[in-house]
Parts: sequence; structure tokens; C-alpha cells
Amino acid sequence: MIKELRERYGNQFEEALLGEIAQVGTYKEVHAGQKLMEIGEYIKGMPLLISGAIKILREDQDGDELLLYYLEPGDTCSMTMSCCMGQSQSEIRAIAETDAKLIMVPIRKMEEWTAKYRSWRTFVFDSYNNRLNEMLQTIDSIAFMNMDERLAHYLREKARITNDNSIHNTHQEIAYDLHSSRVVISRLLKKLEQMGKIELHRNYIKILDL
Amino acid sequence: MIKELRERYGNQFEEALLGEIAQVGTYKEVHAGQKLMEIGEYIKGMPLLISGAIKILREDQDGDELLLYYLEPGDTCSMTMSCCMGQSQSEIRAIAETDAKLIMVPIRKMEEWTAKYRSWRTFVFDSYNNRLNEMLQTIDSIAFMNMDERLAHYLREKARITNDNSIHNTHQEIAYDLHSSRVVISRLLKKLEQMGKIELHRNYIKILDL
DNA sequence: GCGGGAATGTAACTTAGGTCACAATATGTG
DNA sequence: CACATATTGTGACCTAAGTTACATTCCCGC
Repeated sequence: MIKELRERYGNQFEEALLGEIAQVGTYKEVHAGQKLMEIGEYIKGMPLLISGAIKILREDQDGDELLLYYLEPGDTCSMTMSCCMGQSQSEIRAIAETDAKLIMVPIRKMEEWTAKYRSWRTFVFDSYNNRLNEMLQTIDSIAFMNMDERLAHYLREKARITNDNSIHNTHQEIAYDLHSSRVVISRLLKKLEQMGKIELHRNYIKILDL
Repeated sequence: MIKELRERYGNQFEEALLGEIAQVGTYKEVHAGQKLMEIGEYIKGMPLLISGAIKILREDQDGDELLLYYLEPGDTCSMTMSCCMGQSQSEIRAIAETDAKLIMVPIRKMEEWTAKYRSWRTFVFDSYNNRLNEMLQTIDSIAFMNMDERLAHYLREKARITNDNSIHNTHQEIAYDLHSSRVVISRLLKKLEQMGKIELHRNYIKILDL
């Protein structure tokens, strides 16, 4: 574990902190699609993402979902921090978008390290800031953009995150993430195909020029 | 200034920190409607809100606005923190919703105090968490709620914030905050009036039973 | 190869909310 | 008071997106 830790975080955490993390953290590997956190669940630890991507979802009363953003290597989940402090139940759902490796750190260490390590403070602040900015972008999308733009944006982002020009999802799954309906997504995808921007196949979509 | 500071923050900050704030902070009073921060502007300091309320707005390319949330006494602007760290330009606009008193603290003190004072750490974390949660609520509203619900929610929230059962705004102003159009807002307000939930007047709306 | 379920395509219709145009009131100012 | 201006009310219309219903196509296991 210390090897992975050093690879990803070696240049931003001081040696002593790396040691502490290695000591109290637990290493974890998860597969694409695996659920890491459910809404209402109590938080056990704080994840430091080593590799892969995690998608963070919000849900309304009817059980309808909405993709908020992705966590990428080097990120941690600010929502987790958020939850440990005040109420300790999760406001969001977290699902591995790809296979992922991460280190879970007990939350009580957070406060301690914040006082002790400058690099940890920087890390935590940066993390919060990234999250706030991604929430802003999410708000921009749903408030200011039409569904076709949101869809295009979604496909681009997904290709970037998975590092794969083909999106391996059904239209229904995309509809869930965008909080829309399958028919609407199929319709818009077809339009994108007719514009020559993508190629539609069963179970995957190939991005040509988006 | 030290008096106001102590009144609002006395029970959460230790004496030494209060002293430091009083020393480096500048006291400021603003009137309702006054702009405190513009999008793209560089951040000078971090505001500690003593009294009043500040509304935080987001804007798209076309200049259309959307109300994100309100800052209340005891709050600070996490976005500010966000901005000081990474890129230092504001992502949002801040306007005094009511007359307000606040203390501006130079941003370089932030990191210093975070290491030095436990209460400051708690304050900063709580602040971030509140902001994240309010962003979540904002997302819930625009993603999951219809305009009529959003409008009702807006009116209730505004009444709470201003501590006044009458909302002193034109329909146009409300439309801006909700990123809608005046005609739509007038229509929905009329419906609320017909349901006996509000009373419409020129330049203000009286909440009866919302 | 074939049968069945999953995934996709598509037409027809509904609805929330945005837009346009203009009427009707209210308000403040010379 | 009278006029100009800001505010609100309303009808007619448009459009994006959601809904329903059903047809078509693909793919996998037998």
C-alpha cells in the first residue's frame, strides 16, 4: 500500500504524514459498478483515491438520480468530511465508475492532521475547493444548459474520465445520470449521430468529433 | 468593532483569536442592495458576517442570474476561501440582501490561523460544510422541483432571512433570482394568491399561509 | 439457427415554462 | 392634476422535454 500511496501522494505529503497514513489507513480495491457509499449511511472513513474514478450521485424523494461529479485520483470526498463534522449521514451515493484503488482513513485523524501537517491542510482545502467548483459546474449545467448540451458534455466528460472514446452504457443508464428519460436521450443521441459527432451501437457509443 | 465581534463570535472563538481578528480585520457596514463582490473580481479579504444577510448569485454567459444561497450571521464565504487558494478570481456575485455588518479579514491569515487555533479550524470546516449542503439544496431545487415549488420555497426562505412576512420585490426581481421570466412568475404568483397562500400588492407580496 | 429478453427507434401526444404583445394600474414628479 | 414610467395582468403562441405505446433490432444461450 505504501508504494501506491507514495506514487500518488508522495510529492504532496511530507514523509511523516505518509507514514501515518500508511499506519492507520486500509487499502481497498473496488470494481466498476460497486457501491462505496449509500445515502443515509453512516460514514466510516475518508477515502483517498489512488486510481480509477468514483461517481457521486444525488437522489430525490422519488428515487430519481442525478450525477453530481466524478472523483479522480488525488481527490478525496469532501462530502465525507462534511458528514463527519456535522450530521454524520451521507447526503450522496458513491459508485465506482471504473475499477479503483483507494485508501480509507479513519475520520478522527482529520482534525489532528489538519493542525499538524501543512500539506494536509492544503490538501483538504484544495479538495473542498474542487468540490465547490464542481458543484458550481453542475449547477451551471442543469440551470443554464439544454439537455442536448448536457448530454454532449456528459459524453465528453465520461470519455475523459474513463480514458476511452467509447462510452459503454445503455441509453437508460445515461438517462438516469442526467435525470432524464430514456426516450429523450435516444432522441438526442440520434441527432448527434446525424450530425456526425458520434456513432451509436448496442451498449456503447463511439465519440467521433464532439 | 471588538464589541460586535464578541457578540457574534465570542462563544466560538478563543480570546487570542478574537484579539487577532480585531487587530487585522476591518469593520464594514453595507446597505441592502450594495454589491460586495463581482464575478471575475480579485478577492481582497474574507468576510465574517456579523448581522444582516448576503445573497450569492451565479451567472451564465448571457448574463442570466441564479440565486445560489444566502449568507447569514456567523457565516463566512467559502467561495472566497476557495478563490484565495487556487485561482483568485471570484466565481460568484455577492449582494447585500439586507443592511449588513461584517468584518473583512486579510486572506493570508487563513492558513496561519488554521494551524494555530482549533476553533478557527472548526469554523472553517463548518463553513465549508454549510456551503456544500446549501449547494446541494440548490441543486435539488433546480433539478427536482417545478417552478411553482421553487417559487414557494423562495418566498418562504426570503421571509425567514429578512425576518419579514412581506417580500419587498417586484416580480421581475424574483424572476432574476430564480432564473425565470417575469411573466411566468406573475402567473404562478397569481395562482398562489388564488389558493389563498399569499396576497399580491404593488412592490410587495404578503405571505399568508405558505 | 432460433427464441426471448434487453436495447434501441420512433410516432403521437401532453405539459411546463418561455416568449410576445399589449392592456390595465399604480406611483412619483413637475 | 396630468403625464411619464414602472409594475402587474392576461391571452395567444412556441418549444424543449417528458410520456405512452409499440415496432424493430441485437445478442446470448440453448
